[in-house]
Amino acid sequence: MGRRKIEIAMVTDSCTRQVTFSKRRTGLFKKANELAILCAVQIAIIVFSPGGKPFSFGHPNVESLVHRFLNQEKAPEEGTSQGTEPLDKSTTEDNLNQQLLDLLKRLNAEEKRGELLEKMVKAKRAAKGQPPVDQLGLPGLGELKSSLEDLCEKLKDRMIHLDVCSAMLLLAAQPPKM
Amino acid sequence: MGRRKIEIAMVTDSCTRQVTFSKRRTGLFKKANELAILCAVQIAIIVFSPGGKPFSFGHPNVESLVHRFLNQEKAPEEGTSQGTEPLDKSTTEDNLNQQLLDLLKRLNAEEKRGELLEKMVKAKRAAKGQPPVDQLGLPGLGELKSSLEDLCEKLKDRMIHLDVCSAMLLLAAQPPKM
DNA sequence: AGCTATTTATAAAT
DNA sequence: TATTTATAAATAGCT
Repeated sequence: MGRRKIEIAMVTDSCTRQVTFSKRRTGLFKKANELAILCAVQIAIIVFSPGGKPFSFGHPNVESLVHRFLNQEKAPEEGTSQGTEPLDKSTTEDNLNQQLLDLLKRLNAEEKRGELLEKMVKAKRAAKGQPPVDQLGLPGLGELKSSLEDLCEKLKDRMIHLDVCSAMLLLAAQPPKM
Repeated sequence: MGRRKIEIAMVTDSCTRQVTFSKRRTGLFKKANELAILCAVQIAIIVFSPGGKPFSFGHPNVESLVHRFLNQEKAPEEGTSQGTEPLDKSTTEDNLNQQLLDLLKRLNAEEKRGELLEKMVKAKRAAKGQPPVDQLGLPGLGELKSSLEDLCEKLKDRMIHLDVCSAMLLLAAQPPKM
């Protein structure tokens, strides 16, 4: 959202990191406030900077939400006397599962986009068939080849990453049933 | 950020409000995750929907931050406070949070992959523009062709791999509630 | 759920 | 540190 796109990895320069922290923290709190008003919900955010300095936002306030959060963990909740079995922890689990599903949805969309692009690459290559290649100059070929090798390298890394992730997810999700 | 600018006031239509809540909550959590990584900070968010349904996000997890927050309230003294060790409390929550973070990482990686592929397409197009013909020796052509075929093989394998992974992930995730 | 037209957030630059 | 500007992201209204 700035002059350039940045990687989501710790900003190395401490000065820049401080600026980023300040700006994004403000932005996050603003978003939280909007969410609270737009959807009539209560929300609390707690942030600890690396130096241990605390920042917080609460609508209506942090304390009540924190206590409510800790409370509902120990005892069932809701005035809609309905839930009997769902225990404290399962509620949290549901939250997280909901989040997981949302992310999975997005992930799949992203993967679809990637696959589409991959098909494009393949299609281009296929279309080339026999003659196109020799239309390339040495410089162009070298550049292309380099790109391809780089791509394969990244793909390999991604595959390993995916293997690890899926394994972890399966291990964590299996226990419940099945 | 949408087709139209909206006033920051409670969305009256409950259906629209529900959709807005879901979208913005996801966006907020994503922003929080980015902040945590970019600036190496710890952050926790707690949200209670009007129906009393709790949603939360924590990096590394909500519990430890909440306790740390309550702790430092009693002792406003800070400055070099840095400690805070892992709480053995909710293992399940930690697992799910871990999954959440992993998925966020994957999402990010996917986005990067998409960009990489887009670059590839551009590179190919650019390379095509250079006509310097028959400056290429047969050995060079053969090598390139070989590279291209190898790449396509890898891409094909990877696509199959992605299908399998996403399928497993979907099966592993429990049906949504909310 | 998935898709854009627009509005916002923000990385760099000032 | 605050303001400005060029871009990247988030998301409101639709389908």
